[in-house]
Amino acid sequence: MASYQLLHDWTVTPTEAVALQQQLRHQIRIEPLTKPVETIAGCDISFNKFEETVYAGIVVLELATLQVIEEAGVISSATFPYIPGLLSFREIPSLLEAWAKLRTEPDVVMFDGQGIAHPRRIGIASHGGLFLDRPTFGCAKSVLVGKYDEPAPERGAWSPMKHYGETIGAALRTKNKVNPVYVSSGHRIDFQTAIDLTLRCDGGYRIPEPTRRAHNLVNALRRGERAPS
DNA sequence: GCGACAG
DNA sequence: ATCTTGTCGC
Repeated sequence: MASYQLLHDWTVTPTEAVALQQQLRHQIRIEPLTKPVETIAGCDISFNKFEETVYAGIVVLELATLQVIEEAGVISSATFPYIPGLLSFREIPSLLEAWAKLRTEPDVVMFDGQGIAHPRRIGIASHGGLFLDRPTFGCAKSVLVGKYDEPAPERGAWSPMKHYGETIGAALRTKNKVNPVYVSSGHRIDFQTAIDLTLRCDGGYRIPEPTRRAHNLVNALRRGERAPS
């Protein structure tokens, strides 16, 4: 079973959550990878509108071939609501349950959301990275904070996202003439590597394979088309 | 005070 | 995120 560090309790109020982020942000390290990447994981959650039951899942892929190595899913319940800026408090608890079921430990984890491209520089990918203590980054479908110039229309083109004068991530084109995805470092990884990994996870869709596969997994789980494995 | 606001 | 068919554009 894959392990992680429970740095704090998740049963907090929104105000306490913000205080925790202010405390945890100082532990985030943006640095080059220390080991080559062989496997990369994608994670996501799904749920029925107005219901507290959440379906969380993680899919591990071999980076070189993008073939699925392992999958883990769980049916849990979310207590924290969705509040912009506090997404990690709603999603990470159940994702950790799925993580604990993995027998392989992914080298890097891609999250469906922001890394440091967050008002307090600690989005779900950064927060998750601290718990998992391994390289993580965020690849979001929309912006939380920051501004950027539209990148060129070709796949691979990107432009920096700026917030209060600092570069917090990049608007990256993963496919020709489609809206960009927003990539930012989570923890223990640098900006350029996060972009490179995102492009290497190309399956022909705008959404990179790790996240796309995880999305498919949790939706199948929610529809009862698959078992929590 | 007003508007924005990951999933 | 989720609810949902057809439809505009390359």
